[in-house]
Amino acid sequence: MEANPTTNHNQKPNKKQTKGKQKIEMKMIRDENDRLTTFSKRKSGIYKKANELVTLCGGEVGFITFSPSGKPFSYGNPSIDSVIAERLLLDQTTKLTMTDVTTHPIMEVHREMRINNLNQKYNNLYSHMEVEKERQQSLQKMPTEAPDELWEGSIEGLSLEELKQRQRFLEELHANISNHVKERMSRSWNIFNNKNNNISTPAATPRSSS
Amino acid sequence: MEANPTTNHNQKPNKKQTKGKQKIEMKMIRDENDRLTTFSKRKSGIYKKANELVTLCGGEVGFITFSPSGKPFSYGNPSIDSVIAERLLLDQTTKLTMTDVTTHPIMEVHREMRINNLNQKYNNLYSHMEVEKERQQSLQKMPTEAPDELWEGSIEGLSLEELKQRQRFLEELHANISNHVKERMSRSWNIFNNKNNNISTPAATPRSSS
DNA sequence: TCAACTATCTTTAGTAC
DNA sequence: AGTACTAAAGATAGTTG
Repeated sequence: MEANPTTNHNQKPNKKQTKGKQKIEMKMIRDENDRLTTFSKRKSGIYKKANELVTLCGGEVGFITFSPSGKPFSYGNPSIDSVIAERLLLDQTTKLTMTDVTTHPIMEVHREMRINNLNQKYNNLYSHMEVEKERQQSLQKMPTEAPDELWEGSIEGLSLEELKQRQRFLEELHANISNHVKERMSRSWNIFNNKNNNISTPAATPRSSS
Repeated sequence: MEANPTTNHNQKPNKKQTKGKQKIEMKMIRDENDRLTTFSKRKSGIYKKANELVTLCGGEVGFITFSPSGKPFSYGNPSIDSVIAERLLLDQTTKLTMTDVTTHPIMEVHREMRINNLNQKYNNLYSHMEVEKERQQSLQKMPTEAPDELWEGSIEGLSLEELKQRQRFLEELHANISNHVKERMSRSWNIFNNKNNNISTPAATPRSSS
């Protein structure tokens, strides 16, 4: 329709109705109410994006989050349990009747996860936190020399090539931190394969809970 | 700022360099290459959003996805394991009739994590990465100009040596994290094997320690 | 293969109901 | 707590190194 608001011949063309989206500092939102609202909005946004990812690209996604107040939410496609069931509910997955899906790549991953999960099942509750503590300590061991200033580099005397290299490194580090689990899982998978590659069969059942 | 393209009195005002972002149908992307690219880009986008969610609102997030080709990726904050472990713990604690969840060790760890705010560190890292990017851009775009104005505050007194030192530290940190991951894996595997070697698996150690 | 660019699309902060 | 709106901020499709 030509009811274009800008065509409104009354003046007042620039009395903006709202401020629109404003930039916000990337830090904890103080106001509790605001924080909860933002959490809700952004959580929905992530759900949507996760869903789009699967729709566009296939694969599977699982997303879990605990709200600031500690409430758990999760989103999964095809379902949260399909994606993380192995890690959460080992017993249930072993009951699953596997037909020929075992040859599907994704099942290989799941098999690997199951193996990895076994130890988690036994290990998680009382050992896991120690490891996390250690991990923290290694992060804390971050130079007595103010970790937060660490990244304020200088370009003085650095060539463009060096800068690029450095950036690549930063991104690599970033990826490594973010995906450390992936790394661990891949390793498990390799070990698993090494232990079993003398067996020519595709190992239909992982005999996990024997 | 008179370099406004629309003000360019010569014609040729609209030779657009790119089409910009185009709308796409929300359905499986046929082209394999395209699909993989999109997956990668969007996965990164979700990581970023997940991280922002935690930073802004607190709480915790875990995100797992399997690429169209079946590769696993995950992002977690504070860590994917913490998020999942906590959920697992919730189940367990219910079953175990834990009197007070908040006194459970793992909760203390989580509390500690929040205090240490690893998350904030991550963000610092991330935003500094962006800063590096911008620096490069300013270098590339105006090599003869004085790009240092913006950053002069932190440039003062930093030598190339110090920079290299920082980088070494980063590499160390990176190695540290990797080690912890490996260590944890080995440990888990040992436990796993110990629990099962009386059943079927004789080859206990996965060549972890040497 | 992967990074960079940019025009355009999408999300969302702030606001009001 | 939930919906709706606007406009600025942010993400990204298509393209080029």
